[in-house]
Amino acid sequence: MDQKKFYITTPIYYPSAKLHIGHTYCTVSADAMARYKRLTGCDVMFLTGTDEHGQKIENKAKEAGVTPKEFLDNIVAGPKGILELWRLMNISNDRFIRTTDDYHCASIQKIFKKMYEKGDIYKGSYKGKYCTPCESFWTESQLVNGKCPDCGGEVHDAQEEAYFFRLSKYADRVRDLLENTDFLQPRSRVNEMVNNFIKPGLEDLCVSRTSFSWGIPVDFDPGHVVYVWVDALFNYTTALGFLNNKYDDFDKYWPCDVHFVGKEIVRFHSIIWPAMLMSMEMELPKHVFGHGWLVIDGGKMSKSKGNVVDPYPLAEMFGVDALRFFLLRTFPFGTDGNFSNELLIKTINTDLANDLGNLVSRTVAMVEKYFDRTLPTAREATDADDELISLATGLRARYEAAMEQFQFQDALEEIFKVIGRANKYIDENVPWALAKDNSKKARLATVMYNLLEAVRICGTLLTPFMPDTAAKIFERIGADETVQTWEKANVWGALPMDVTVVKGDALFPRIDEEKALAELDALREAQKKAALPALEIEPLSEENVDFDTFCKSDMRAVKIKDCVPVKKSDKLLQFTLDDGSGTDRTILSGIHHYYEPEQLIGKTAVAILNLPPRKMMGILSCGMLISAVHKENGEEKLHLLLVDDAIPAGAKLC
RNA sequence: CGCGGGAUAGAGCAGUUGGUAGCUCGUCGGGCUCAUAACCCGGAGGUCGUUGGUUCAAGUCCUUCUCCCGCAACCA
Repeated sequence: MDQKKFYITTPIYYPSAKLHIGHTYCTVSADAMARYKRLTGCDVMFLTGTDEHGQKIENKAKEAGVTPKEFLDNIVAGPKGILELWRLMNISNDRFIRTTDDYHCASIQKIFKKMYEKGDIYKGSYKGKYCTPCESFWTESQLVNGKCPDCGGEVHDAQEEAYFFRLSKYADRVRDLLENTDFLQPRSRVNEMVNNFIKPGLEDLCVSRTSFSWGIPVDFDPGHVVYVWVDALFNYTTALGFLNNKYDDFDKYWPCDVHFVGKEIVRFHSIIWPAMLMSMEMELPKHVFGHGWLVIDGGKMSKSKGNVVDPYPLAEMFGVDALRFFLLRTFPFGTDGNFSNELLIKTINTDLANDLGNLVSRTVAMVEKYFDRTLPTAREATDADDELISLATGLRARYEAAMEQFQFQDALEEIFKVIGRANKYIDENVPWALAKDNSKKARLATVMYNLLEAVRICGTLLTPFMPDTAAKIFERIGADETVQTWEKANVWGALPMDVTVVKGDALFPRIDEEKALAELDALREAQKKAALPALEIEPLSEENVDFDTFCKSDMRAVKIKDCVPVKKSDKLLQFTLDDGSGTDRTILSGIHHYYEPEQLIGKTAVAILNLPPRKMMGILSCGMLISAVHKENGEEKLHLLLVDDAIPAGAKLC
């Protein structure tokens, strides 16, 4: 019989910026699934990649002053880039596709032509709002206050020649697919798709553009480039060698078993993608799974909110396996999950340090202490063992049921029930008491062996989630490769009777929550600062002031005779100044954040005196002291203008 | 009435076809000492957002309203 195959994909991410924890979530999920399928003996193809064309990339590259390809190479393959992130996260993808790869481009041109020749792609015109300076088309809904969202300038109606895909032609078949099969999961997404997009009527889809050039050229019509849909979605087939010679396992792996996608692109994968495949008369993927988002305090992550979570520091601080585990253990895969550092740390401490890590630690420690690492072969089983054994041997089936539904949270929950039961089993059987009685050595060996077996089974099933940790666990409990298999994961007694354990460091040291949170905050601040320009000054004024107006400003050197903080104000300082007139002048200035009064008394400053007096906090301020301001790393800096003390009070500045 | 999702113990969440309201963290008390100040047991804490209804029985079905979030042609 042929080996079962399993083909799984993540979306190809759009590399206009560095990836965040949300992308990591999706990719880690797919990785766990791929590893799980390999564990069960499937021949797995796991694909991820990047979607590299389009206007936004073109613009970003221009801003950075490099070519699009250079820009992309940096984000994809450069330091802290996408490839490095996936290596760090221990992602086991078999292939990585970039839509700028030659073989992909060639295939896409053939696909486009084929649909054109079939009549499913036709030439029409695309209407939209056009911003001339940006050379960009926008839809009505993208506009900000009726203006261009990029430059804020005026837009006008315009149209350009474009190719369209007859999406409408496949509406009925797609609707049937959504409503009457389990193609789209979770089921709750079906209503959303049908109500929002199919019921109102599917419009034909614009699949080419002439307004930018960073894309795959339509080979039979110069000036047109293939727009995202055809280019991006077909990556799932070109990466297998569809219509190209780079690879040749399309027949082997297609149709795809499941596309994991974020909920915002469910539409493209559940409506447009099947329609295009129908047009190409190709088999449809078996499932599309739209997972939820990681949100922060109930709101989505976004650059503008400045709450985007970077996976790098988290992985470095807490470990890759801990982060992988947290993402899949904590959130139900289909719905949104509320991400927080506190939750991450709590989960690591509770599940990984206290329950799993400590179980391995105490078990191995006891085998070492009571039997000098190697168990004797004599045994004495009792009823007290039954519950643990049946729970552990039944685990694989429950785990499998959850995994087949992509319910990672449930699968892990089941594993941790066994871990919890094992911890309880230790208490019930009080091995430290058995150890004091030589006649109970056989019973003690049985208890220890049962614990090792429970750990072995859990370790096996944790492999897809935490590959490195599982390997460490196997080493500690003396499990060689032959007992780490899926086949042995529902069998009790796989470890040799005289198994030898190895003691090691804590698998997951407890994290000091307060300290870790403070560290993360500090890091975040540092990153924020680094992102801002080191030095910023206000742009020079474009407007001229006429000479007469300028001359009306009465600027004078003044001596600071006294300076005191204004009560109930954290910003204001009250200055008593000698302006040369013989009468003291009072000026208030909001610079207490930058100066203490004693630093300033006796100095010579500059003030403009003929401003209309103004009351602040009940005190009349007659004039304004002149300061120089700039920004450093986004932080406002201020220096009071101080001049040579040789200048007498009241000297006119001109 | 644009569409969809959500509202359940102090916090974060589960609750399948309506039949005793659960889990994790936190909290309080107890046990144990093999272990990573960990582990085990027990207690307290909820009128399941609001209104009305169907039913022997509603967190679950229907209805009114309120609040939150997302989507509305490319941020997982």
